[in-house]
Amino acid sequence: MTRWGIATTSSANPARSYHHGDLRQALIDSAAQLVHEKGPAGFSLREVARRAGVSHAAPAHHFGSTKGLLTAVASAGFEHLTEAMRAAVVGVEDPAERLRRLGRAYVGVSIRFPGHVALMFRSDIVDHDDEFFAACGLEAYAELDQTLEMVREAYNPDLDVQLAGKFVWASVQGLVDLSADFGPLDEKREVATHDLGALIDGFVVLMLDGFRQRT
Amino acid sequence: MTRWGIATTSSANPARSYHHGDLRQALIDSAAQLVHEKGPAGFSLREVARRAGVSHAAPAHHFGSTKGLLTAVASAGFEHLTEAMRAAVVGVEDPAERLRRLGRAYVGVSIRFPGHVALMFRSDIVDHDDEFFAACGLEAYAELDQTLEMVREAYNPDLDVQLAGKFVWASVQGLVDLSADFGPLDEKREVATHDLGALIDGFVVLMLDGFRQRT
DNA sequence: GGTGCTATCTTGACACTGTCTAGTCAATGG
DNA sequence: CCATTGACTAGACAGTGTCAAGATAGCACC
Repeated sequence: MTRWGIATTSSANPARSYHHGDLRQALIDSAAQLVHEKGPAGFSLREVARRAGVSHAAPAHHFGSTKGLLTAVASAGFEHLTEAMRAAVVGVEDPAERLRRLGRAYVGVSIRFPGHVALMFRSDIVDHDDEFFAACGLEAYAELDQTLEMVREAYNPDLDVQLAGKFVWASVQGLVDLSADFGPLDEKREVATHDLGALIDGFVVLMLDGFRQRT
Repeated sequence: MTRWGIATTSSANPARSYHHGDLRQALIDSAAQLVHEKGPAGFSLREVARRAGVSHAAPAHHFGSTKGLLTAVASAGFEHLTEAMRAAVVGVEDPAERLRRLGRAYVGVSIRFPGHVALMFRSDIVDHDDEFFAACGLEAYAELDQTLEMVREAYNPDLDVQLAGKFVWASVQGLVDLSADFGPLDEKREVATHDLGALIDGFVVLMLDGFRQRT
């Protein structure tokens, strides 16, 4: 699997080795693995410590509380999402195709790492006011914003990019949200995970038609 | 506040009084109140029992586990949502206006009862396979479906109502999801709760343009 | 080289959680 | 009237997050 734990929140010196070597990063990795396996609900600070081979109170020293550690994991999740989105559109010029690929990348990440995506939007257990986390979120959003700017230029100079951005993001996140947990929207499982991509394509067509200038 | 606890899951006789009178309903009410105050995260089975004035193991007898009780609360939430959506469009003929009102109703509920809405889509703590819960979800969705059928007739006979339904629901739920927890999408709080209605209006315009038949 | 000093981590405790088991007690059916 | 069943209580168990106090290692400084 892709390497998750990438970044830290604020402290600068990651390689300094005291007792453990690099406990902070090790904890993030263990936590990410645990979130990946059991989702945010199955997460436990003590279990993370156990996996990292340290005592149960060790994480508190680095992250303050559970929220701190989860925030770090969520930040790494956003970084991965940004990376995936960026890679999906590199070299692609057509705005419509870019939008489609962004959507598919988003859905792809949410399918491969449902635990992380679920975590990222849980404000009750993740500190959304954290500086680094907010920056990571903005970075991902900027990727979409850029493409929407291209849509505006190509399709409709009057397009409200801000509104469109929120609209697209909300649509995709809503789809992920509703289908990831097999919500009441698709009680018959008609929307299986492998159909999500196709669904996204349909969404994009509808969105683009909505964005187009009316003749 | 509106009375939440409305329905039970499967048992038929609600008014039968044994020791307590109607513990099942009392527990749902207490649980709903607790969810309303502290959200799904702050929920505790023991706290609910405490508020209802019974022992900590009493709820298990009626609901099996925490999940069972939360599922009942979530079902009541959906019933309330359905009611709100239905009331919002009664007597309104114009499809566009209906869609707009449905969206505003949805957002209105999510603002007034954020805890419930957050709960309803948490598949980890709510049993989405529960029969009654699924039925409640479908009922709400049917309300949207009906209006979209009207949109199809009025705007575009080729409209894929199924796709459009998922699209609309995902968009609105995504918006609620992203802004209710003040996600990274609006780190500057530019999307305050009172702006959500206006945002929904913008969404609806974009959606309708997407649904329209191209000339 | 020795002496603080601070960051790192451990150990133990506390209050709390959900669930399981056994027991109590009321209400109903025969 | 009595037995059975449903409703609920009381206690225990394993697990949780967080706090307080202690141990230990690395570093700066004299």
